[in-house]
Amino acid sequence: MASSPQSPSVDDRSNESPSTDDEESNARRETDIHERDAFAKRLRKRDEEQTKKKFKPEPVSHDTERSKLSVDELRKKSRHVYLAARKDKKVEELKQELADEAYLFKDVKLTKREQHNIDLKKYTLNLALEHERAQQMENIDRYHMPTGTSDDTLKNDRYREDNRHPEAKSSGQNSDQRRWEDEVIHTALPHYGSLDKEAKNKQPKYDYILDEEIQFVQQLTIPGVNQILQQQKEKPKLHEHEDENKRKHRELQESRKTLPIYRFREDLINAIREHQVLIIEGETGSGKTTQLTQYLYEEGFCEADIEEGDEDEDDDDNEINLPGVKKKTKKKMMIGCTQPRRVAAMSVAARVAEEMNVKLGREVGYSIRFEDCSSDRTVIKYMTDGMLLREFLGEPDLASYSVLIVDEAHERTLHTDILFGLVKDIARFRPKLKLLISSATLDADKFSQFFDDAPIFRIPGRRFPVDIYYTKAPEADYIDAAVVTVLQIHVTQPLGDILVFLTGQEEIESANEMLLERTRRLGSKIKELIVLPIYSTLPSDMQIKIFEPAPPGARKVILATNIAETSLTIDGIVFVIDPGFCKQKTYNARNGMEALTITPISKASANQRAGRAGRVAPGKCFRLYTAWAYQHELDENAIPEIQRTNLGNVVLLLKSLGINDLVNFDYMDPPPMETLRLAFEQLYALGALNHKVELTKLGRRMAEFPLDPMLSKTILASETYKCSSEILTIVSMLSVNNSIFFRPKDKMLLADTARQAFFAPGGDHLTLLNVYNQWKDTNYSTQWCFENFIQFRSMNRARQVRDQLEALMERVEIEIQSNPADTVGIRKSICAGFFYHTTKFSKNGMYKTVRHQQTVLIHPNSCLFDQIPRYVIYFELVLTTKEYMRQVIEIENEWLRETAPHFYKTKKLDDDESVKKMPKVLGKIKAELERNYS
DNA sequence: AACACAGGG
Repeated sequence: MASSPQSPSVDDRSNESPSTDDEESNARRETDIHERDAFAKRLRKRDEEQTKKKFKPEPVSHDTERSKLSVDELRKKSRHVYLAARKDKKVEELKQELADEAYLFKDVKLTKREQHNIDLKKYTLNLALEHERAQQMENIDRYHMPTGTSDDTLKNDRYREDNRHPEAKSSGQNSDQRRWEDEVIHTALPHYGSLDKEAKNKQPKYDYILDEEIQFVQQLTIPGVNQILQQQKEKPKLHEHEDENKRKHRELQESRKTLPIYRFREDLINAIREHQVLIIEGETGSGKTTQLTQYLYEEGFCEADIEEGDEDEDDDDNEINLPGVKKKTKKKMMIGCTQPRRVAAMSVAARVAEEMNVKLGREVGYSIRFEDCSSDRTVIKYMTDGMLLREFLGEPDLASYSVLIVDEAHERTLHTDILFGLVKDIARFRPKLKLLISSATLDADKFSQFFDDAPIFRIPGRRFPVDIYYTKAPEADYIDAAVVTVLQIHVTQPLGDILVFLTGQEEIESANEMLLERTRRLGSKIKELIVLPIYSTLPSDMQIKIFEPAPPGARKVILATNIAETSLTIDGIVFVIDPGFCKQKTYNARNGMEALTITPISKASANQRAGRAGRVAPGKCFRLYTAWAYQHELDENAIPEIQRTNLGNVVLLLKSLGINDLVNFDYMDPPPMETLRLAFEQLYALGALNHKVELTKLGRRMAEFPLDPMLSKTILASETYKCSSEILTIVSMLSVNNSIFFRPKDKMLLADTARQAFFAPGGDHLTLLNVYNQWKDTNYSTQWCFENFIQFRSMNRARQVRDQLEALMERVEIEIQSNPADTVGIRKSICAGFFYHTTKFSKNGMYKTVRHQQTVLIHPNSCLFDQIPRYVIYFELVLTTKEYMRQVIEIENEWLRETAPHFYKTKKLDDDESVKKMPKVLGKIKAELERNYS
């Protein structure tokens, strides 16, 4: 390995990124050899200069060169003057606005949204002021972009340090991980740009190309770990006389031994034997997800424990299985491992089955919605967290499991959070059950505390080091800043793909356009830059393009939403650009409204994003915010989902598990009181709970469906109106969240016309039914979807959901009946489920919800947008630019009394008093909630 | 006239 900057011919980066242009790098090396002496001379001179500068910094040297270019300079200067003036004006405006608002609303209680707007303004103002302050500080160092060459990396001490044998530092592993988090800013290593001849030559050239540039400063590095182990994998061994299968299996077994977790196997097993609950803190790449289950299986954790069940003991040799008589004697117990995502559960199970040399679905299986790939002989079962949650319904003590592993616990999905409380509870009366909570770093202590101070077992991961760069000053427009940074990287850094995290489709599209525009302007002065978007609703054929390697000499830049943070990994990423924002769903339980807001990410998220740069080679992460902002403005972790979502379904599920006291349920982080209260209120209104807040028979039937209670109720009500087939279709279409219609930017009008062709009188639910039925008539054709601007993927999913729901109808004993012409019956069924979502057109020309008197509008995409029915029922309420009802149908006033007589008492819905008061019992719930939450 | 992070059953 190269150990000093004087051996430039050993370029470790080029070994690791196979996509680099070989010819070019060879040529570069030759030139290097010829000019090395000259280069070294220049280098020494430069170093001396920089040592001086360190103490008395001056503006970046190329500023002086630039002054020769009078035209460019003038243009640039005038632009700066303009921008500065504009910024000053905007800042002044903002200040004024905030002052006005503070005065006007000082005694008024603001809504969440209003408060949010004000907070946003304050935040923006703060950014602007901070920017100003930073610019006024003339005496601070200014830094170039890092060059990112091997020389650069090697001159750093920490690089060598992190290549120490993992064992030598395994004890200090965790403190290492923590330390970089807590690193103080002034300990950071100042980073003085180019030490590389090539980059040095290029730097001034690109100054003319790029008319703007962002100053970054390197603050710290996430250390790489376990790279020596990785290299072991490549050691060749000679094994002759081996057939293909045997060789493959042996190689698999050998590669298992190279995983970081392997050397901890014995300790780990001992710890598990010793403790019932164990927190496992391991980073991605440690091998925990695939290996833990196998270790446990190999160590006999699947053997049924005879002490636990006494009926197992007799009749061991009686092998005759009588029908209806359960024979448990030799049945092994399972090791269950939950994942937050379906693809993960499937792919991990497939990998483990391969490693164990068994057929997937036999000894190793998986279980996800729509697909149970497991059998009687399954001993290792991967599943989604939601799936295990539903398994509680059939087996409340999970008696068939001897070990439960909750993986990716740090993601804190709604289902994982509920599982925590449930598994903690069953562990108390099943002392033999082993519980493993597996999480990434940083929050293991919190998990340990929750599980009665369970011990934490730490396993290092496997990652290349990632250098972190922060902007010196805050960037107000992060999209523009991201685009500039992409170009900066493209012209100054060696090849290696770039990943940019943006918040949504719209941002991705505009960034895409900006990049195309600017690269076109630069023309042949720069290498080819391939821009690829990725987000979940992007059609699949466009999604897979991100996995195609860039052609030689070109660079890929991937513009991604959060989908690239956890859900999919892209190889070849060396640079990550992180503006520090994401869209997050929020739920307002006061009026049941949802909103997607752009919020700053958490530190955990930022580090996850940075880690994406170090998968295949040492990487760099450019954060478009200051180190100060990282330290002081980002939360440690994101708000867990349980605190920002509707809990109707979860409350119903827990109720049907016999958990009556949801207030004192053992939450790791409790949901807001209002959310629980609304869930109770709605379940009561639907008839799922009685006056004693007990589950009713209706409620029990509703819990059979993996749906929001209102949708379940709609299905059950369809029995009365003999239209269950149509309702199943509508419910399925509603549960693929408004991604049915495809609306490409360049064909918006065409797409809108296509969508309007499906409009049905009565409302959007009937429009959705129309779409599905037409698609079904074409025998579920892809071509038809394409021609009608319908997303095939979403339709397919709706079909899957429909099939599942149809199968569940048997369990609630409802016949599938079709009555397509009776749109009144269909709408009455929906009314029976969604009467709580009634709105009435009021005198002021707006709609008002009958329950909360909230003013709302029909969404412009609705087929009822230009009509004014007196009463409409909405599927959901979203806050975007205004408060909108999405998916609405027109109803008659009388239907409310017919379908929900317990909720609406008077014939006419003329004033809000006609809505029955909630019974006292709900008042009690509220009181209890308030007491418990105080 | 709008504006759909991700994921799960």
